[in-house]
Amino acid sequence: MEALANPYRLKIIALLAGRRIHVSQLAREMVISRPLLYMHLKRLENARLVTSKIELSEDGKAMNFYELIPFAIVLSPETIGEASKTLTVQKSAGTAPGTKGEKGDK
Amino acid sequence: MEALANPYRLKIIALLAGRRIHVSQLAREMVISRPLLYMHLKRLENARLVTSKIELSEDGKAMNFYELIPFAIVLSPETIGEASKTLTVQKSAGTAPGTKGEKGDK
DNA sequence: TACACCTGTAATTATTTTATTACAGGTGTA
DNA sequence: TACACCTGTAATAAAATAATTACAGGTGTA
Repeated sequence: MEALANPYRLKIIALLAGRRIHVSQLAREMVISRPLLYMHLKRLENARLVTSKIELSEDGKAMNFYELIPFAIVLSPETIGEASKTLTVQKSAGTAPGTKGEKGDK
Repeated sequence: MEALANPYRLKIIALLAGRRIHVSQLAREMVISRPLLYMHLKRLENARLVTSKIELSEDGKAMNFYELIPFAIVLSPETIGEASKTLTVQKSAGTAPGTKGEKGDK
């Protein structure tokens, strides 16, 4: 979900639709730096939305090609209701101040 | 899109599914503080996923009830491709260092 | 009046996310 | 060897988000 919460990442998916592109080429098409692209690609990989595979070009150069993992997600109050059962708010525990122990609040 | 990129906000939608709840009650059910809840609600409102309406309870207390605006969004490479045409990366302009003018990079 | 509810918001701090800079190392060709 | 490509990552800076604290003000009831 958070994986799709960024315009660059949406654009990566758009550019990857139907074809495979290697990192440097993708960086050029997006007009962003490679380190930044790597960061976004990592997020997409973690979310299982893309995969990569290193291949050797005709000359001996290693190229890392990315491609989409097909997906179709429907977002509606119902599907979110289902999904939210799974979700957790990481971090430690902690009570919720300002919610129960208040005597009139001030 | 970013509006749904947070577990609390997903939970708000889950809790709001089918019923209307006022702010304080919602804060209790979610076990978070009201200020935090307000922040998340504001984001959901900006994304047009929820609306609020202030009503007076039987005794004269003002209650701000929130409810869902029905929605159903399909996320797939195709729909994202469409959507990404619209999107922009705010901020100023700026070139993309490390992408074109490099002479061998180091 | 005190208390238990309700409404909000401004200011600050903490945390996460995004983005840049600076590296390090590989292959092939002129 | 220099150059033009390719691969990556560690460290840092900048910006956006999330969360807390501290207020301010309202109604109704004991």
